[in-house]
Amino acid sequence: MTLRLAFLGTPDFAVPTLAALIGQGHDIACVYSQPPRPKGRGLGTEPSPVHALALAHQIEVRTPVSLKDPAQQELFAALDIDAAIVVAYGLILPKPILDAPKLGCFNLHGSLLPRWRGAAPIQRSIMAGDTETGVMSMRMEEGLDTGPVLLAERTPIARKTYGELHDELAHLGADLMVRTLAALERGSIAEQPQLADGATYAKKILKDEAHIDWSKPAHEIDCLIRGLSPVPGAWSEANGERIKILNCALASGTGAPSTVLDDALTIACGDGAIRLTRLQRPGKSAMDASDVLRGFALPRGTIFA
RNA sequence: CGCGGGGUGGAGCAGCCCGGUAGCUCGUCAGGCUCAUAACCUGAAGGUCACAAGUUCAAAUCUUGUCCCCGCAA
Repeated sequence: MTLRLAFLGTPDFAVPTLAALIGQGHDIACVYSQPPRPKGRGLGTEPSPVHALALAHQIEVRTPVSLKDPAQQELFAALDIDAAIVVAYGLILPKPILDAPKLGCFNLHGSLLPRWRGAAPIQRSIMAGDTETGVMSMRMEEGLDTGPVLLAERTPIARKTYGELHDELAHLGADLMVRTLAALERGSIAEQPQLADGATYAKKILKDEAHIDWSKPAHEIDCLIRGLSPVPGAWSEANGERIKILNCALASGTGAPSTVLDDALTIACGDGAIRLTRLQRPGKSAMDASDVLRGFALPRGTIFA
């Protein structure tokens, strides 16, 4: 038994789910993705990761700038689909779109709702120091990530970075969505309204949030670094260079905040200290601290800014 | 044609401006020392200096082109 579906998604996070749905033999009538945008150094535009995967499977791809246009909504309704699967698509779905599929529209979200509704749930959960997160499938409503939850899968955050957690959740989510659709087909699934309490919103990451403030406690800086690694990357300046800090470890030691305390890149914070373990200089690729130190002096006493 | 940095033994770098014996910190291998060790000592292997063309008596170094990696900006 297969369903006739539309898949709406854009970045890498959505790719495993689309791949899994294709692998399940569902009939993907059409893929919606954000239009290709100028990207990278030179100039050129590139199709989104989801767009590229769809092309590779000869699935029709549509990249409207908005779905508010009635003409677009008619095109969508004309697909005559059972359900629409939405994973990190990036556009608001107006009510006519939500109402078009027979079973409805279903979203995969990378947090334990109602915590971290919105744009950057994975980064925010790490930056906030949460101990656990997960993925949830939910029925979409007009509100932002407010719909009733179908299935959930949890995972500890521990010391994972954004990149690691992103990949893990993308795969957990793909599996979760496969199971969600299977249950929907059988009609054997309960929808749980989200709890009224505990809702928070995951705002987009702002540029200056990535600049490390060494007067903050080591724990907070640690969460910031991991939550922003590998992109956009928390950063600080030393020796006149802007250095991205991609991973670290909590360390002991005291001193003036932002000062290097030893020969292994332990840096004093407002409270406690962290040791930088992976970093990237401008124009260089990311490397472990020991490799950086072999060719770039950051001795005891160096001040980060 | 948005701006910029880079490609040098396995890793990270210096050398390039001012062409002339391939250098540094590590790693690897062998031996030594030590109660012992990621320590220390001695020795060794390992490089068409991204690729191509040009200039030159001579190119890692100067000129031009190509490929690849990355930072910023969007």
